Amino acid sequence: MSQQDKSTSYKATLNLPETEFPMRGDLVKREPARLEKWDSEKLYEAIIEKRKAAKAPRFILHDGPPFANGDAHMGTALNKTLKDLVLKSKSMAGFECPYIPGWDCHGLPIEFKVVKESRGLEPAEIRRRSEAFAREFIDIQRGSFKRLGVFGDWENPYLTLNPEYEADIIRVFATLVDKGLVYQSKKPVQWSYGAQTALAEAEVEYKDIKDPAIFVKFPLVTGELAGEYSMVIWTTTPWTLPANLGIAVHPQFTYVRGEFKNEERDVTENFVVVKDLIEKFGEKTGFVPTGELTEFKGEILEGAEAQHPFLDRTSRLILADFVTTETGTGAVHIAPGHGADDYMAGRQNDLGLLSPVDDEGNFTDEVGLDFLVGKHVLESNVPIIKLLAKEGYLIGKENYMHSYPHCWRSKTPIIFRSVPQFFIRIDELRETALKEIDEVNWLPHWGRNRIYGTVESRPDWCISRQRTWGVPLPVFYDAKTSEPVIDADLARKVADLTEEGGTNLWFEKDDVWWAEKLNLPEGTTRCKDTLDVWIDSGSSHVAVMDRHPELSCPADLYLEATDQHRGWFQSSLMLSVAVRDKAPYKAVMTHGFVVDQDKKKISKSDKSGKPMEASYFYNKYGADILRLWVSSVDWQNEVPFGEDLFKQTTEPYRRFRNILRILLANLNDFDAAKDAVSDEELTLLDRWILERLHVVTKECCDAYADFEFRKVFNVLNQFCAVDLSALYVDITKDRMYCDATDSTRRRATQTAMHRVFESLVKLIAPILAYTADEAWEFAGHETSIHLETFPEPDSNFAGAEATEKIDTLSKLRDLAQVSIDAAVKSDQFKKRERAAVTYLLPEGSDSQKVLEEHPEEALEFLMVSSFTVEESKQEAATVLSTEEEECPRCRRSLPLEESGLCSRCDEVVQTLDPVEA
RNA sequence: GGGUCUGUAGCUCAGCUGGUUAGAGCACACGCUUGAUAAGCGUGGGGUCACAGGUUCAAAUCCUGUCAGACCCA
Repeated sequence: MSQQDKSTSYKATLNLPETEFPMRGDLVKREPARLEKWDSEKLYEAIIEKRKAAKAPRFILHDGPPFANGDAHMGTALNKTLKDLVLKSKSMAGFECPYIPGWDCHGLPIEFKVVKESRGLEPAEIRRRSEAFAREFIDIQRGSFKRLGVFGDWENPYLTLNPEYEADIIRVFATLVDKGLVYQSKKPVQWSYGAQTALAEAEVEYKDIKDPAIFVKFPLVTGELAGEYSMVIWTTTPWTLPANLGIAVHPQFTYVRGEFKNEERDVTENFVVVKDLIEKFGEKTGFVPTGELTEFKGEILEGAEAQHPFLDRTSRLILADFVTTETGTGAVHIAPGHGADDYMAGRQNDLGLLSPVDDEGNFTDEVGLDFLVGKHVLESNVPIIKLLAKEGYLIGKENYMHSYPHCWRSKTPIIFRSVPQFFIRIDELRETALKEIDEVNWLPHWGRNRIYGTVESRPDWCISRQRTWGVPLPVFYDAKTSEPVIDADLARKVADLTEEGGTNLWFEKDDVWWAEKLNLPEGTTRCKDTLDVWIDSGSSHVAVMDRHPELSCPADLYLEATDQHRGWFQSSLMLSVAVRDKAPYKAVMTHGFVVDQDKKKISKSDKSGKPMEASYFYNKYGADILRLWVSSVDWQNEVPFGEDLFKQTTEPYRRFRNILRILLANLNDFDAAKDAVSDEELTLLDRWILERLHVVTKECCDAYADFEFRKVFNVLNQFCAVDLSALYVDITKDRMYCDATDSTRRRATQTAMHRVFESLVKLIAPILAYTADEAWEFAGHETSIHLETFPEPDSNFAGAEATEKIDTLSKLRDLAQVSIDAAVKSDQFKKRERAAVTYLLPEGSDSQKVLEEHPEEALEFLMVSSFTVEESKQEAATVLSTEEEECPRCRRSLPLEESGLCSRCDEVVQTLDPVEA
């Protein structure tokens, strides 16, 4: 009989690991089946019920609604998975965690797509199609989120298009009105005179066109330089000059004043111009300095008045940071009614606002020049330039090529024109909002500064949109005066009327119907605007948290991407402060955006073909891989993503799966109730792994509590890779396979392994939602792992006595390893089990002590044939090939008995049934 | 241009309040293992801790600036 044959014949006498738990996850196939099981068992409801029965404290994570537009991409998946990691871990930490997912359904992107498909639709039809569009994507996204293993009340999500939700939005608006926070004012919008509508950014196309750019003189009439110098402005829209109310300069730029002469025209003037542009100014206007120029900072000009070139009023000098030295003169013409920057600057400096233009783009009476009234603004450039030239205010003129916004529909150039808009007064809310910000726990902590800064500086909130797919702005216009009727009671009546049928009523019924319903005078008209969608989602604390029986306000946590500091976190805060004088959340956590592998942002237009849909990844790798990926990345910053990076998580997944598998396989014949040994009977190695488990359990529970999933991942990965796979499981193979089935030593290890398995599978369950549940089932449990709670760290193993000894043994193992490798390289023997080690150790060292006190465990741990200890000053190890034969049963090279087996194997075999042997 | 952040091996991450030769896993290379086998074990190469100054006996760690990237704003 050859060595090989002998060995094979003893195989039947071994306790080899055995399990049905498959080595390969086959997640793509298996996960959907488990999902169906969860669904049919109503697992989410069961978990909630179980926690309720245990009188568990509640933890409310309020879902920020994703936009119901497009499939779930990796960014959405990251967000939803993080929420689920929070909820699953909180649930296992013993909290009741209701999760009511929601969707944001209104808004321009949907309306835009619907309108693009077929133009010229009635508002009611646009809304019907928009709703259908939103619902289609809600279903798609819901499928994705469920597939990712996210638990929640998926059958009853909140939708901002639900009639009750819409009615609550209107009621929130009514509350704002009650508090006197809503007012109407004018604000410039991008206006298409061709389509006679305001346009959103997405409806604007940019085209290169040529415009007349002119330099215009504004003589200073007050301030230090009054009567002597003139400001010179530059503009590409001469038609906005009638609305000029100010001139902006940069406070920090250096300006010069002095005499300039145009040789050709033989004209001399005293100008103020920014220093950096003197040369260009000369090239374009012919005006060059004649002598010394005096320099000064822009800030000293503040408050001076300049004469308007053709109207009987002055224009005030203001300071603004948006002034640049790229083109022009460093002095910017400000027409608050005709531009966004101008508007802001005008408001900050109380310049007032003029917008003497009607829907068709023609000047109104307000323009102040008779010959322009009724004339189209774009046909007014030339007459205005002529007027300026005639009066001597035109300093220069050029043709200027630039890219200018056009209406995507009518293809006409856009004009900035002020139309009445509705606003919320932020000043009334600001103080409370800022105070509340400091009551909230911001994670990471710098989130506090971000939102504080935006709330501190934000202007009044423009809440009206000239759109169709949204909640109507419940305001009427007086029959006689056409003044807006902003009335809380009327708004509440609108809410009541739409509570059941939804706000389509607003668009389907006419003014007469509404006037009758609300007892308004004949001729009253209703506002055609819709509310800003941030009002929609910002009202969720009322429409969802106050309404839903499972929820209450404030929430324990809001968890969204960082862009929401200016978005949902803020809109929710402002509306909550308005409604209840309190923040709607106790804590706010943010994550970064998913970026590509080079940390560049992923643009939607970039069709590099790299897949970004969550479905691509869970359909190719499985949801658990995606979940594991989420747990492994530093999501508080940008999250780099690419398929190669994603694939990397496959490896740790396999390790987790294999560790669960080998533990299951080794526990195959173990019944904890019958076979478990007492703590006293555990061997050093078993005590060590339980001490490690104690540390790991504590670290994981703490990390979960702090939402540090990455730490959980690292701790568990390390535990599995190093402590379990490389050491514990590897070293205990011998006793597990070769010791008598019921030996104390083997049962001791199974006792430890059983505890390790139960704890490990629970600790990983929030992350590997499917795999942990699968392993749990294979361990013989009838109900889902997700009903369980985290393990308590076992205080009997809180110490580190075993750990210290095993650490010493590990160092000895490493010490011998070098020599063993050298011996293997030089062909002295082929595997470490053939090594006879001689340790040279200082008398009384920890190393020497541990080898002396635990000779058998040390030999087992070192996985060598034998070791001896000699005294020496420095620690060292030498290695020879052992003299011993290999035991054909356990393949260790130990002294053999007459039977040809080592003593342990000899004993085991003799106790076996001869037939078996 | 402004605000808030980030920058450690090819990749994903550890490195606590400044203190010995900066650590894991993946990937790569080479061995062992056919009794965890589409698995397991071991060994090895690889980092001027973005860059440049400064504080200090001592800095990846604190300060300043530069560069690059992200979000928000302009």
